[in-house]
Amino acid sequence: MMDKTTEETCEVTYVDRKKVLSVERKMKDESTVQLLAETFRALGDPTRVKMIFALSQEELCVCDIASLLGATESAVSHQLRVLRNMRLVKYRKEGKMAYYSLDDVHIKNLFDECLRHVEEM
Amino acid sequence: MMDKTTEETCEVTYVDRKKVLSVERKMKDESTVQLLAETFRALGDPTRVKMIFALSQEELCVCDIASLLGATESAVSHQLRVLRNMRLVKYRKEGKMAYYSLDDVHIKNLFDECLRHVEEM
DNA sequence: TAAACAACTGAACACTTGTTCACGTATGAT
DNA sequence: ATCATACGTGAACAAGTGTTCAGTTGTTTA
Repeated sequence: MMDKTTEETCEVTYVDRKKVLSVERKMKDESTVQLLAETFRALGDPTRVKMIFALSQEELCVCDIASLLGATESAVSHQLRVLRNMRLVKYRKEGKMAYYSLDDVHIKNLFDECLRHVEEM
Repeated sequence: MMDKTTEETCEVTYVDRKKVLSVERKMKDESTVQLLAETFRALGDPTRVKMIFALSQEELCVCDIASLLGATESAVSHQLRVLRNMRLVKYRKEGKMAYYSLDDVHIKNLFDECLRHVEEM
């Protein structure tokens, strides 16, 4: 009966218009939502999860991470870029080595909170 | 020179064998890593981020979420299943309605922590 | 200088993911 | 019983993702 694909649909289908409008007002803007999603997605890969955990324990160079995970340095480098892009890790250069660590305390906090959630499953 | 794709490679490429072994001992097991990655990936989509935020404010039914996001109820239903599978949301049935909310306090905590990280960028 | 090494990168491939569409189920109203 | 509603699901397609391969940059050592 109604086209639900257009933007301004569903006034009829509101069950609780007041609640919806209240949430709509507080909703984060599109760019924040996008950044949140990208950040979570950056964490959403087993290899990168292991990297984050490893870096929450020790500062490590690329080849240490590679040997730890049994991955190629190329693969590790690609993955680190994803984490770097979302400011999840930072690094310092020392000669030809690059030492990586977690970017800030939020990262460890949110990782640990997720770990707690998962370990309750 | 060396095949770096096999499992037991890289002893030669260790820069700090002690650090690597120390991290290796503490490393979470494969299933935990997998669950962590899946959980983060479930959060790694703009539509689902909006859902999580909305549900952190109010308990909502499927059609309210759909009208809030301007999405079809089918799409919302699919996405809610992803969140349900990772126990990020729970729901209660009341007649033909399904009221969704966040599963536990960890979800809100980890979401807020990520929000803080993103808002510092 | 040349060679070895740590790290990074672009392109290409297989694989995964999100959305849509059509349909199914179950509840409530007439 | 019939119809509308709220929600859930399977299949299929376009779009996105991770890995590998080959090659580059920049640093250290011989």
